[in-house]
Amino acid sequence: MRYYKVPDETVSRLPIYLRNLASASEQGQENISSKELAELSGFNSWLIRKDFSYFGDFGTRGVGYNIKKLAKEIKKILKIDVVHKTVLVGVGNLGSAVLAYPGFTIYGFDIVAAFDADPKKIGKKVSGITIEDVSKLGALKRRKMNLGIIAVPSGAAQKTADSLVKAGIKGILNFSPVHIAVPKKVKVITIDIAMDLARLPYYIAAS
Amino acid sequence: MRYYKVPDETVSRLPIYLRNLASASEQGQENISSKELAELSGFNSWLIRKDFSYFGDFGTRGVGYNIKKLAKEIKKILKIDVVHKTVLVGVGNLGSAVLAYPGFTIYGFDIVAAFDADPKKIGKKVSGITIEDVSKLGALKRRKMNLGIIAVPSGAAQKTADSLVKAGIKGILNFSPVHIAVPKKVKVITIDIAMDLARLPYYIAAS
DNA sequence: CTATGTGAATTTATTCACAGCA
DNA sequence: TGCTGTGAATAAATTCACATAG
Repeated sequence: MRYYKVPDETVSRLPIYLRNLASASEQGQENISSKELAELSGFNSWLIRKDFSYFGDFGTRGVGYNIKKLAKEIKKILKIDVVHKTVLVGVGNLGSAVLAYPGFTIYGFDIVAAFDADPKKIGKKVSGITIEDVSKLGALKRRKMNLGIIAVPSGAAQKTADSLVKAGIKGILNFSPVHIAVPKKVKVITIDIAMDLARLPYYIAAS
Repeated sequence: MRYYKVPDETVSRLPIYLRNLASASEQGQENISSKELAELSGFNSWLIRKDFSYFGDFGTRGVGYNIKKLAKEIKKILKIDVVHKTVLVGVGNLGSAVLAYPGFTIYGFDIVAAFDADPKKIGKKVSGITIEDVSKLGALKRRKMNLGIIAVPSGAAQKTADSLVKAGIKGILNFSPVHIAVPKKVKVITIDIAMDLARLPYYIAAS
């Protein structure tokens, strides 16, 4: 199956599998079947097997998948088998939560710099990172980072993205609830933490 | 077209449109074409028109959509035309950011209660909400809430969800990076704020 | 006998192209 | 003429069913 285009949906499930493998591994498990992984992840087993089949034959028939090997493969596929130095812009409530969130480490991200526009915050430390002046974002180019996280107010999001792109950032995780335009070679993923709540009532049966 | 099943993908785009309409409205705009909305949202115009067409004829040919009317319709479709009283469990970094986040109001959510397990936090106020003892979650039933937000450590997520379900909550926004099992009539949406970053390197061209 | 891997069938979602209304 | 609304065509993703390997 290796010669097909990989569905975007498959790519977006890989990090979930990775997380589930990590937790199974912590329990001392060595191998895992697609059925067990289905229970952990909430997807069904044939979808999981198909997802992996796009990249190669990682499993052993009759046994399942070796957790360590599978995790390694997924990391390689996602290109997170190396640590990515990441920069955060905007150290408000959400930005601070991002800095404190342990989940980024699992995926091989190291938030090594944080910027903010508020003079009162500059120089202060949050979760071990010293906050720098956002106007000096340009100097970032020398520090060889390629990923950025935007957690600034909506009105400043596009401007921040422009600065990050100019500083050589290739991928942006955007927590500001606006669509930001970037050159085609840069990839943006936008998340609005409130937006997902907005579709819950739709799915809740009339009561 | 009103008699077709509405795609889940359409439902997940509606909150985005709603946000874009709000910002266009703030600029004093009265009408908006699918093309303009496409620019704001990042989706293309025919997809937008098709999305709306599942629910009715909201636009005027040659003119576009009346922003106020369209926003009202979307809110009705999403069942967020009434305010939903929402409860937050877990007032750590992420939970505090949720309480402070202005975005929930736009979608008609009012976070009216917050619970935590830490005795040091109980009784304190965060963003105007007094934190209550998580062990008293059971008493929630009388307060007529139907949505819950979980921002507790992964290990406590399932237990928290169980308590919320028992307290009569019908929809859960889960920020803990684990799949939680609930009765079929309850809808859960899980978000891991780090997970989305994990697929960025995949999409970034080798450099 | 168990659990993977995958073509084929099916379902779901997007894009196209254009008819039709203001 | 401008922009919506929508069937039909296309593309994408999921599910099925089963051959195949350990």
